[in-house]
Amino acid sequence: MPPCSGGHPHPAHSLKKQPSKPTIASRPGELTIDLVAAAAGVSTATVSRFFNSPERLRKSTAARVQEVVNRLGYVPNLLAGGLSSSRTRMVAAVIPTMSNSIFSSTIQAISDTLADQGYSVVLGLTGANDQHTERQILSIIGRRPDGIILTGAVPSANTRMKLKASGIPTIETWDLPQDPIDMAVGFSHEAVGRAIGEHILRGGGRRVFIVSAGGVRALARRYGVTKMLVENGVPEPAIATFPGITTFGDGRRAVAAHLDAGGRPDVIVCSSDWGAHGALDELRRRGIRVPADVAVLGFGDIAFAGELDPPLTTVKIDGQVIGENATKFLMKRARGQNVRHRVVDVGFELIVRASG
Amino acid sequence: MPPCSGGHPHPAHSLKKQPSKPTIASRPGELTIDLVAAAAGVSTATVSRFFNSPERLRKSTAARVQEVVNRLGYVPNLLAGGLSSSRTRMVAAVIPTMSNSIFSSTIQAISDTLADQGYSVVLGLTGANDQHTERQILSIIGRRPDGIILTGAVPSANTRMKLKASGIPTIETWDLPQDPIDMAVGFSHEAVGRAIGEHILRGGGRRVFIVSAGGVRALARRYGVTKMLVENGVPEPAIATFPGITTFGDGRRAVAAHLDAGGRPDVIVCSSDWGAHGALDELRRRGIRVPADVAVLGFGDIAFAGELDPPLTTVKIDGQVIGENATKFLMKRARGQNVRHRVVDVGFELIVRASG
DNA sequence: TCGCGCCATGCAATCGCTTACAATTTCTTC
DNA sequence: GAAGAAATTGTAAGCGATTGCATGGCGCGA
Repeated sequence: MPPCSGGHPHPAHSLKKQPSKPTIASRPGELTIDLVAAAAGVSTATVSRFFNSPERLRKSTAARVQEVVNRLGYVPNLLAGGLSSSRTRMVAAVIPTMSNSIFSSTIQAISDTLADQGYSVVLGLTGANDQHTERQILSIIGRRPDGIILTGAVPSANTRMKLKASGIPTIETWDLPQDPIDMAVGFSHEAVGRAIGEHILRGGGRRVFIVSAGGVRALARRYGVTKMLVENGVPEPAIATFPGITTFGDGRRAVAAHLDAGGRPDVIVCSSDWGAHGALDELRRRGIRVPADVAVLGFGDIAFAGELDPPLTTVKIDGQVIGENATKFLMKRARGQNVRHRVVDVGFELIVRASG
Repeated sequence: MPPCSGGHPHPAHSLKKQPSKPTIASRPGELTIDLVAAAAGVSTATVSRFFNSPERLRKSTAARVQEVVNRLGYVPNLLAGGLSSSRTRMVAAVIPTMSNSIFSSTIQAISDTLADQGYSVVLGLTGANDQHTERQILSIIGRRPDGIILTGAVPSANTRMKLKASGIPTIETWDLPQDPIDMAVGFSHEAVGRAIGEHILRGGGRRVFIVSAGGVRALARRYGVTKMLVENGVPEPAIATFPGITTFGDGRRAVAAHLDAGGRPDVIVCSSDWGAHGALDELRRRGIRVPADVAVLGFGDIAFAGELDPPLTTVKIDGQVIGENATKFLMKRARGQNVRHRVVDVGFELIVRASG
């Protein structure tokens, strides 16, 4: 007899044996599918089907399982399920930070859209740091989510490679990368800049002051503005740059410093509504009228942009639509369908209000 | 010879065999620990140890594994790891919503503290809806996180039961529940209200107007204020209530409506700094001086509370400290240590600025 | 009554790790 | 140089689900 090939020596008894020797840690008494199956007098397969394709069960069977599940309070272990089906029903959302993030509406939309279908969102907060980003993304890949949604974070070339290699559907959002990792939903930041530039030209502004964040997207917008202006004979704008997102305080201080230094702008462009809000505040303190003396433009259309005094002219991005599109892509992929347009431009909207 | 005990029949060939019969779906060609082990000429246990307790490996061995891991780009499957070790290295954070959430600093702190240790955060956005909350929490329990952090969401009695039954360490934050599910890190909202009340008494305010959110915590604060005032002979405050969090617009409109209806408050208390910000704005438009004519008080100490005009008097909660404490609890529990004080009061701070 | 096809279930082999225990090595110490 | 302790590494049994395939029961036309 070939030693030990094929049949196993002791056909496993279906009865519970005394705890077999190498018992690995586990929450003792964890309620498993076997217990439920036994209690309901069905096989584990049936219980599994009860949760994943109830329509395949006879009504009476389903009812029996249902009863036991309720009575015992059984909650299937999605880890085990994910491992064996290689569908984890998780999507990862990677963003730089939680605090007053312009991306929160996108994440919210993603979570809302997916919750019905039993999906959860894992968060990856990268900060500005490249190493953090890499580590977070590695950890995320390790969890084998069904999709990864990148917003705001800019992965290094190396990290992009790893993402590609992972084979996990990946969606970049809030931008239109020239060489997408996989799919993308966003808009052109440079186009936003150009639109702002045109608006300034229409208003006849000539002494432009830009309060800009340091990220690549803010820079792209700034570039768009500047190009449009210079190409049309307006002098090169003055610029103040801040690392990270532009806050209320940043806007206020930048304007104060610029004015104190003798600047006499007729248009102030901020890379966030927060900054614009701060700018408005500083101008009011100094008795400078908006928009009579100087126009103020923002970006983002935060909740109360229209309620400021004066209401803020800004650029609105529909973060929710971005999130919805992203999950739509993901769900299609999950169903094995191919996605034709892998890059979607959701555009933007210049909202002209009283501030400029 | 005892059948098959000890020595293995065919020392596993490192070569791929033809796909064995019942092959279940899996990303084809998924790189597994076996492949890495084979390539490095060690056992799977050694590769596993390389990731989980590298100090137990001989340096030369670790280097060999490291090399292979790098060359192949292997990323361990944390699902499988979590399943077998029953430590998922995930914590769930349950909050009502992403948008301008006062809790974001707490979540950020949780994520930051845990990231070094390879933990990830799963998000549960419950909204205000009870059913959503229940579903989200069930889905979270199914993922067997190492801990659940509840902030803001108020689970139903039924859901609390399920959480308790799950045996997963659970921490309620931003409040001090009278009957905690498990552990709690927060502060007393009523005490905050009383402190605000005292501050008003010190300032001699008598015609108080409260702009309040509808949540239980906001109500507790309102109760504290009212109690303190009434007990000291100040007339019962006028109240405007809004569902959800109080926004800039809410604050502005509430004040406008109150003034239009003939209210002549000398103190306005808002249940968020956003609301207070809106109130300030409306007052300025009407030429009402702050604090000369009316004092304005907020809650939360948002980033630019101190930069408003006038700077806002408010109550500061250190959301970061809450998050850090919560994770400290969790890590202790994970290490099997017992936690002595299961409820921690992190207190609050009344920050008196020019607005009142 | 028998044959056939369809449904509803059950069986049991994975999924990719971790870890108790056993088996080797590699020091230490005398 | 040998014995015993300590440090490394290997073996293989799970973890708790999913799902391809096999099976048994039932209805229906001939």
